[in-house]
Amino acid sequence: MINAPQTQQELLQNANRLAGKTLVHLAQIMHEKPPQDLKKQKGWCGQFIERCLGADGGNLPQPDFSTLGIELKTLPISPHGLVQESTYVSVVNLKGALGQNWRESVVYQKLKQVLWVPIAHVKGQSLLESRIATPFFWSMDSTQERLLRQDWENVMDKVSMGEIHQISARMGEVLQVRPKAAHSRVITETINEDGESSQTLPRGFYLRSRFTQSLLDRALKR
DNA sequence: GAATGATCATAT
DNA sequence: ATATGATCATTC
Repeated sequence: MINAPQTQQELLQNANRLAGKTLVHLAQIMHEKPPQDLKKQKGWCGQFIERCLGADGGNLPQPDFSTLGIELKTLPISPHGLVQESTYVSVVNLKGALGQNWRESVVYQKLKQVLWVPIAHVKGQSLLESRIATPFFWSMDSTQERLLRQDWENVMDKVSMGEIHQISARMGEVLQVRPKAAHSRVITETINEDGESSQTLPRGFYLRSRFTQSLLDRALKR
């Protein structure tokens, strides 16, 4: 369960073995002690599942299973199968936006193939009591790609024009942009309307939950 | 309640 | 600071 999978099939088999288990149970199997305050360790669950499945991407801007080109994403759901949160994809490149190509973008590279691991959390219960639901593999179809690409290009057009202040989370049918930083005083370099270097809050691309919901619904039907 | 903007932990 | 993993919490 810890060695990096060599094939997609192997990864899917490993992932399916997680289904039905609670996070505490899994942690026991992995000989890991879960953190005390899961409210603060927001990313623990995702990184824990990465360890369970042998992801090797590290925190580099590339898919978690680099040789397979497959990204791993946990998906918080309610016991009824309702997606509870948006899904972080990658940071927005705020410099040198000009000439960036959709298919070469980190967003496309990471979303091209995703292993979704839904995790059912009962409201009021500890996150550790959450149960891994049935993982599912997704590769974007042409319709989904059109939507994602449109949203991505609209954002990158604004970035390349230096109009970052015009970007808000209200933009985007399926892919939105929101702050991505430790706090609101963090700054990163960008290019303003006059082509000069300036500073702004780092942003990230996020999938709207209604989009990931549609992926989950389709996976359950099949 | 959902959505947007803010934030927390960790590694490099 | 930049990237990963995300969810929190205030606003609407």
